[in-house]
Order: sequence, then structure tokens, then C-alpha cells
Amino acid sequence: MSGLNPRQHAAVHYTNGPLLVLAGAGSGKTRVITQKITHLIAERGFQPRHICALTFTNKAAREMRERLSQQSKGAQTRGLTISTFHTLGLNILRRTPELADLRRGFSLLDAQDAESLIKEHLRGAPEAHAIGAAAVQQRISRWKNDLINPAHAMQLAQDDFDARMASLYADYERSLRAYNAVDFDDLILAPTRLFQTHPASLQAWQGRLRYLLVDEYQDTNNAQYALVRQLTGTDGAFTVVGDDDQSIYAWRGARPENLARLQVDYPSLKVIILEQNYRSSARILGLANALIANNRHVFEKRLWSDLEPGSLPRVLRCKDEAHEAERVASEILHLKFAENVSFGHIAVLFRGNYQARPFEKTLREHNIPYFLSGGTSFFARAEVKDAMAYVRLIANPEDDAAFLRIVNTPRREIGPTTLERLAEHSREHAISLLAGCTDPGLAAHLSARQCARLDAFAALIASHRRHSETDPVGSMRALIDTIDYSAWLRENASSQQVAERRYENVADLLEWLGKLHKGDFQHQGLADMVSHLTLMDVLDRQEEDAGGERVHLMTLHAAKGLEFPQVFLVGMEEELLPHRSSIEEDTIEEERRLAYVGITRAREALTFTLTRRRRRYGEWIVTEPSRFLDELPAKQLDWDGERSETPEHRKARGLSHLRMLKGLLNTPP
DNA sequence: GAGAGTTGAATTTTT
DNA sequence: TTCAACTCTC
Repeated sequence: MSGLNPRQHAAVHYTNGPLLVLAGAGSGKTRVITQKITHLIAERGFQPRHICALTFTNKAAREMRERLSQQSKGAQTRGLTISTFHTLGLNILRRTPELADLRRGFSLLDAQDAESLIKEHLRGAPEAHAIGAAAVQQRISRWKNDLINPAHAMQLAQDDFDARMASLYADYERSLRAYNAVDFDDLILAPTRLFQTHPASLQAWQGRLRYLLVDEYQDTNNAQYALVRQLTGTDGAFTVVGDDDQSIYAWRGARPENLARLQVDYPSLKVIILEQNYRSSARILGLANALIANNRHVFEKRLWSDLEPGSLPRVLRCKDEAHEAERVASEILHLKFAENVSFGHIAVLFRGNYQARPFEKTLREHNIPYFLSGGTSFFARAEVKDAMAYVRLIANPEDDAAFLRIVNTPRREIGPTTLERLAEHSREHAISLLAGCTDPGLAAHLSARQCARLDAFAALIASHRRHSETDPVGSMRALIDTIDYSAWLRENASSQQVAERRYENVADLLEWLGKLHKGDFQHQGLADMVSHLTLMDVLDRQEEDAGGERVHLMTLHAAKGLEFPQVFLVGMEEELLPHRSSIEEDTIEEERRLAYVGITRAREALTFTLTRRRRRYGEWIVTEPSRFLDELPAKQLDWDGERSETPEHRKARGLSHLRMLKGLLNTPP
């Protein structure tokens, strides 16, 4: 194997048992994984189809695939599984849906769909105002990630509120079952259940996936831990790679302690720590080490680099957020025109999405091309969701959630009252809403006109369903045409342009379906294709196309796994980084890791910025410098171009509380 | 069912 | 401050 350091080499070659690789930022972890895959195939006699690499994001999976094909020159990697946890879960369920209490063609609800479903259950409840659907959804998600079912959740309830949450969880689950649908969390949870109750199925999968590699292991939740544990069985043929210092998703159920837990569950676990960093200059790395030393650690590691010391990282103090953006913009222009740095090599990283705004404005004013990552994903767009709902309903007539979304889109004069009666009737007869539309008994509850409208809708779906059996993609094209969806978009858009863009999105979706159908999904139905599309981030690809010569604006979370020669880490203030709520909830360590992730993205140069005052909800707030700046060795920072902090600066900082008082007294209008 | 007005909430968000 | 979601009215 070429160019591996001794630790990396050991990580690649160790195959005698379970292996944990603690890979610090920039220590070449992807390289270790891809080389290990090659090694397993070329030297250890594994067939590619017996190897499975799991990632969290599609992007990471794609990258891994690319790196692998570069490295192995296309040789014998066919049949290899490189997928996200969720895609693997979907495939497990799809193979034998009946073992998971599902029927073929089941629907996959995204987080937004799940939330609307909960909203339905919450509707009319007296406490609906006190409980947000989003909060309930999060709670349910937590339960699922912790492998807790509704009954168990009920047992654990401490008070009435918990009990209410648990009962909503039970309602929600009942709906999903009735709709023949699963949510994202079920893609992990349901397979673990399936494997518990059907050992033969587990054995079959264990035989199929004989060596498992898991990336970003610190981000696994309990359900994912359980799934990996089941699949790897007792011999523990796996390599997991992770970094406890880069765990920034605990708020979402990630359990970084899963790293340490492995040592308990697999006493023979071998641990290899990768500490050589190939990314950042020595000075940048020094700051990163100094910062993260303030966190408690289960595994001690200290990154080192034999790269150049590099330039001194700087701190720019700014008046307010407009000034901050202005200064960063002029720094960027300087880099571009005085130092010939490509815009694409520059990133501006911040804590919250809303911080992007002043930067967007200022960069635009200076004609600096930028690229904002995040934003509404392709599948969150209303028109795409509508089209997806049509596909889902055609694939799965029991998907009431999809039915409700589109029964009156475009308008068919089917209002809430009609739907309520339909729902009541369907519930009584234990049939889906779509089936209810054509049920003869319905006429007793609704006028002939309403019945006719529902009937017409059902007929529309039924005819396209038949068509879809022979020509799934063509049937969808025909459907979008028949309902004259483009006319509906034109009616509802503010401008012709917007309508066209939206229609374009729908066309893109159809094109993706077409591609899938010609590709890996030739023999599969619409349901499988639409589930896969839901899991894939089509937007990701568009982002990359748009990338290139642009300054990247993104949150610290979005920056994980990326690197840039020039990094601006902005908004280094108390209550922002660390964020206010993290101070309250005492999750400072995760905030520190977030700052650590930001620092370690930088290759050559790093610039922090902070403001003295900032607007919050329209009100001016006097800010304090982030404690994380205090945790960095002052000598290793250049404060406002003065190499290190001068006595004047210290004095000025001492005065900051005075300034704050003043600020409070004469807040600008 | 659409439009106006009110209210309340504003971290992060891999799938 | 801004924006989205919800309510109320026509």
C-alpha cells in the first residue's frame, strides 16, 4: 500500500478482530477506509459483495466510492456495498417487508411528512398550543433512536406530559402502520426489530455482509449501534472510524460514548489512534489542540503536523455584524487580488444560518461570487412534495398522508368537510381514504356531487396505477400532464419565472425517476424508486455543480468533513459560540467541539472575527468575546493586526463592561 | 378558499 | 426584526 504512515498501515492491515480507529481531524481516515477495502479484497480474499461500508451522508458515500475507484483503477470493486445507514436499512426492509409488518410498496415519510402527521393527531387537542408538533416529532425520534416503543415510553413516563407524549407516539405509530409507511428513524429501528424476531433473516444478512466498515462512528445513535452489533455478530469483523472530538450531533441523538462502549462490548477490541494531521499548518493545529484540551476525554490524543508553521491566525474585532461582513469581504478581495487566492479556496463559517445574511448582502455588493450551503432541500419544495405524493399514492394506495396532500391539489373542490366525512367513513370500515372514495356506503354521508368528485379522483389514481405496472415513469409523466400541474403552478406562483422554476423541479424529479428506472431499478416499482429518491439528496449534486470558483458560506455543522485553505470563523462571541442555549443546558463541550471542527477545517490561514454589538430580534445587544478565544494562547493569535494582545488591548477589554453599561443606556433606535 | 391580520418564535438538521 | 403559521372574516 502506498504512502501510509505506520499507524494508518496498522489500521489497514489489522483484520484479526474488531478495530476502532480514532482518527483526528485531517488524519486521513477516508484513505484508511478505502485502502482497507482494497486490502480486504486483494490480500484477504474477501469478495467485494461481502464488504459493506456505512456512512451517514450520501455525500460521504459518494466520495468514498470515488476515492475507491480512483485508487483501485476500477478493478474488482463491483458488488461492494457503500451506502448510508438509512439506505442499508431501506434495503433490508425492502427485501422482506412482511417480516417487519409492512406490505410491498410501503411509503417512506420524511421528517416534514412525519411532522404534518403529528400535527393531524394534535389537531383539536386542548393542549395543542402548548406542544409543538416539531417537539413531539423530536421526542418520538429520540425514542426510536433509543429503541423504545410506545408501550415502553408509556412505562417510562414520569408525569402527565410524558404520558401524553407517549400516547401521541402510539397514535403516530398506528397511523404509520395503517398507511403502510415508515419514517426515517424506522429505517434503522425496524431492521433491528426484524433481526431480533427473525434470526434466520439476520443470519442471511450476516452471511452477506461479512466485513463492516463504519465512518464517523461518533455520530451513531443507539439504534445504529444495535444494528451494527447485530450485523457483525460475535466475531466482530469490523473497523469503525471516528473522532470523539468531532461529535457535534449529540443534540440529535448521536451517542459519542458508543466509541467507548465498544471496548466494553468487545473486550478484544483493538484501538489505533491516528494523530498525524496532514491538513493544517502547525500554528492552526496548535490552536485546535489548545482549545480541545479543555474538554474531558476518554481517549487521549494529540494531533501533530510536520507542515510549515504557517501564518499567525488572526482575530478581527468589529463594530457590528455589518462591519464584520465588510471586513471579511475586504479580506477576501485582498486574498483574491493581492495574493491570487481562488474564491473557491475560501470559506466563511458560522454558528447559525441566519448569520449568513449580512455576508450574503456584502459579498453581493462587492461582486464576490459565493455559495451558500444548506437552505431548502430539493425535496422540501412544495411542488416536489406534491409530485412525490402522487407517486407515493400510486405506489401505495394506503398512504393516506399522500392522499391528503394531493386530493385537492390541483383544486378539485374537495374541501375539509368532505374529507372529514370520508375519513370518518373510512375509519369505520377500516379502509384507506382512497378505498373509501369508491366505497358504496359513502353515499349515505355525502352529496352525490361530492361523491362524484371523490370517485373521479380515485379513478384518476386507479388508471395511472394500472399504467404504472408496465411503465412506471411514463405513467407519472402522463399523470402530471393529465392534471395539468403546470397550469396549477402558474396560477399559484407570484411570477411566470417562479412557476417555470417550480415546473422545472418537477421535471427534474421525473427525470431522476427515469434515470433510476434505466439504471439500478429496472425491475422495481415506483415505491422503491421514490423511497430511494427521498433518501438521496439531489440538491447535493446541484451544489457541487454550482461550486467551483465561489466563496463558501456555511454553518459549522455543514463544514464537517470539508477543508479550505482559507477559513474565516465568524461570530466568536458568547451566546453565539458557545450558543446561548448550550450555556443554559450546560452542553459547552459540544460547542467547543464545534469551534474545534471550525478551526481544523483550515489548511493555511485562519481568521476569527467577533463584533462588539449585534442585533438580536431587532434589539441591539452588547456582546462579549467567546470564552473559546480566551482558551487559546494569546501569543499564538494576532489581534487586529498587532501580532499579539498589547496592553492597550487588554485595557480596552477591561473597559468592555463599561461599554456594555453605556450600550444599555443609549441603545440606538 | 383566499386574503388580511395577529401571534409567537427565532441553533445546529447527515437521513 | 423577520417570517411563518394560525385565525378570522368575507
